Amino acid sequence: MTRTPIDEPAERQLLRDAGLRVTGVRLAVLRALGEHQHSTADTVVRAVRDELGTVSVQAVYDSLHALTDADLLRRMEPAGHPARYERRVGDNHHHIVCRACGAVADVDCTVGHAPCLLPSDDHGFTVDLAEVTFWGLCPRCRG
Amino acid sequence: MTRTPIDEPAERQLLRDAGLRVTGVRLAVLRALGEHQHSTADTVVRAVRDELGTVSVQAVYDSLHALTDADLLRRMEPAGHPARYERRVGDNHHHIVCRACGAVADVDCTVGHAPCLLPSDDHGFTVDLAEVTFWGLCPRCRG
DNA sequence: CGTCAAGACTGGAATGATTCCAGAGAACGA
DNA sequence: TCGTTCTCTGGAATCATTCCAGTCTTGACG
Repeated sequence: MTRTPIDEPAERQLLRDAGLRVTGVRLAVLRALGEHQHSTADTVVRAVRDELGTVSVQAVYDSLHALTDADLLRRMEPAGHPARYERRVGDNHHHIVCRACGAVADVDCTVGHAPCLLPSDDHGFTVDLAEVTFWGLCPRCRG
Repeated sequence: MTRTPIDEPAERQLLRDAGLRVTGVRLAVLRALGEHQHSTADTVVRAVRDELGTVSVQAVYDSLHALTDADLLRRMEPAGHPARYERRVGDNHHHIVCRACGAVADVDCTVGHAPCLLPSDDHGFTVDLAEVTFWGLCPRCRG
């Protein structure tokens, strides 16, 4: 069930523009997350191996970090769950997490732009981001 | 530097009212978190041992879970950091986390009551809580 | 005030996600 | 094409947390 690696000019360009080297693992990671938003590192590893064959876990973690640092990916980490990655970046949208199955869905920013909220008392902190996580049950688990 | 265990009628009552047995570890955990809000399990273990002598890590985790389940404690877990516990419960306040040192401070609910925000599109989820985490730099680390 | 069953605690091993490390391999500017 | 720099490999290590089986406590009841 190995897919043929497809040349993705758009994604190659994305990497180059970010000043990153173009490698098979990075392209495969981008593609995997394009197909399944909010995947865990583990899921990405499986998808990348499905496409490229043998790839070390570390290579995938390295790519996830490089891409996240370059703002090509966003990392989110719901309490009690492994980190998840997504390609929707630059808009500080938020997330709903299912308490039962851990499913994650996107939610547009509730109020204005990022940081879309300001703390009532910032205790002297310099705030640069407001992260909102909604918790509940997804349609499936509610049944 | 072992402190003498002090009888804390208020905290004994708290446990009893919650239907929990009163044990030394639980009282010590409550006291530790009364003195240092937003402590990690590890910090609580040290504080409890400082008060009671030998106590297993597991006993502290068990207590933290029991107290959290009974709503005597609240657990929060900033991405990339171990979980932290606090005694301020029942008001769904929020938190500011320092990106540099991990320090946490409380922030009152920005808008109305808990859940203080409603998602613009809930994707069919039943939302029961909105958790807001502000990220930035604390006064100390900004310097 | 003693009994005893449910619940809590001990200590050691296991788990899961992630990171560290040293060496081999690949990307790309010159 | 070459060499430098960055990336990938594979295996071990780390950290927070949980699992497990056996022992000890708490507190309801007699």
